Amino acid sequence: MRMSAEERRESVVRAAMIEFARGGYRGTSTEAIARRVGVSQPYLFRLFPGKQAIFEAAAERCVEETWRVFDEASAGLTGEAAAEAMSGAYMGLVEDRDQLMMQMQLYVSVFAARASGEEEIGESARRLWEGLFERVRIRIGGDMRDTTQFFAHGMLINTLVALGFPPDHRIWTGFDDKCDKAE
Amino acid sequence: MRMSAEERRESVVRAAMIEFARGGYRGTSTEAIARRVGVSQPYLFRLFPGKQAIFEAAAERCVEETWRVFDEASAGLTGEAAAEAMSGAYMGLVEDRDQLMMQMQLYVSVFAARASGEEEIGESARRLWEGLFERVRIRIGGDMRDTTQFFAHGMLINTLVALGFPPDHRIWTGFDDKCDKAE
DNA sequence: GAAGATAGTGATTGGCCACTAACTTTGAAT
DNA sequence: ATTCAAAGTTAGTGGCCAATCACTATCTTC
Repeated sequence: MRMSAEERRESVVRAAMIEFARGGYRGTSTEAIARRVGVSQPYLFRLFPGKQAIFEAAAERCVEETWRVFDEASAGLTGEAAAEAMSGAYMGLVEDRDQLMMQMQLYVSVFAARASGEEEIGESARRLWEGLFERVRIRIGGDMRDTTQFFAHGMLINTLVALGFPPDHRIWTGFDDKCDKAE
Repeated sequence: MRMSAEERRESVVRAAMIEFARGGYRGTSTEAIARRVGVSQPYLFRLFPGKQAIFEAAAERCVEETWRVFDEASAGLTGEAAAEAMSGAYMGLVEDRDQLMMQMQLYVSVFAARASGEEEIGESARRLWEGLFERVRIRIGGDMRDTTQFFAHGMLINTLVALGFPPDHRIWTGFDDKCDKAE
């Protein structure tokens, strides 16, 4: 159970993704994260300077992870085929609600931070998100409109997952045949 | 400054929309809401049974308000023309960030509530959202795919607003010509 | 096997916050 | 003018939570 600080930090980040996804920044106690890691609460503050740093690490990891999923799914593909592959992969993420919800928590938390004057957080979040957007855009052939559409559908999926519409609900119609054929 | 309980409740709901939009459920104190209303904090608990009830009222109002905007913008129109009108109206809402962010807060809060076993909240939120979806769908001609697309773009706008991308940022390309002509 | 470093804990604290209880003010009808 | 109800306040409570401090246990290297 004893492990290096680096390994511990890693497990903290993973635990934090789950807890923050479900509770949001304010709704998640460091106690809850520590419990999930299996470590005492004060020890988190040896591994990270503060709660916010843990959240930022989890948020960054979340975006990386999302790209990893896209990248794997569309490896070797380009254009429309890549877009379809990534759409399918994102639909697969619906099972892993925590991953999708961590995204949402990032968005609202950034807004809250900005609303109370911490614009640097906004800047770094925008850089992260734009980085993902760009990588996807290039992968699917560079078209801005297609990329926008791709992300738009992703964001709608996040919403439906958050609200808890069951996968067989009629509201999901229009995702069954993804954003293919029409364009 | 003295007013009827009903009027007071109304101003509480309006104030709550702003505060909850910026801080989220956990990040907003009843003190902050009361201050914005211009009333003492304990008095809120005479007007509402608890913080949660205030949030629910604000959330419901938010959805109603959104439909009102759509309805006004697309009055007398149908099909694609209605869709374009509503898209334009939604883009107009970008100025009023609080309105859009209250939506997002609703989504993540519902997820949090569901994660801690309060599924009834999820049910009522889904009813609200589906109601909006249905009204929009009918207005734009009944097609499920078009409606999905419409909402998808809305959700992406929410995200971009949350992250604070300035309106002239290149990421907004693809919204300039809305979801028209292609289909 | 001693010594320094690294991993980890228990106890605590100061601040915030939802909510309650008990009291006061205001307005309007009688 | 008096009264009664509705509008509103001040003071307080109990619980939670991020962060700190002082301490212990376990490796590693010589």
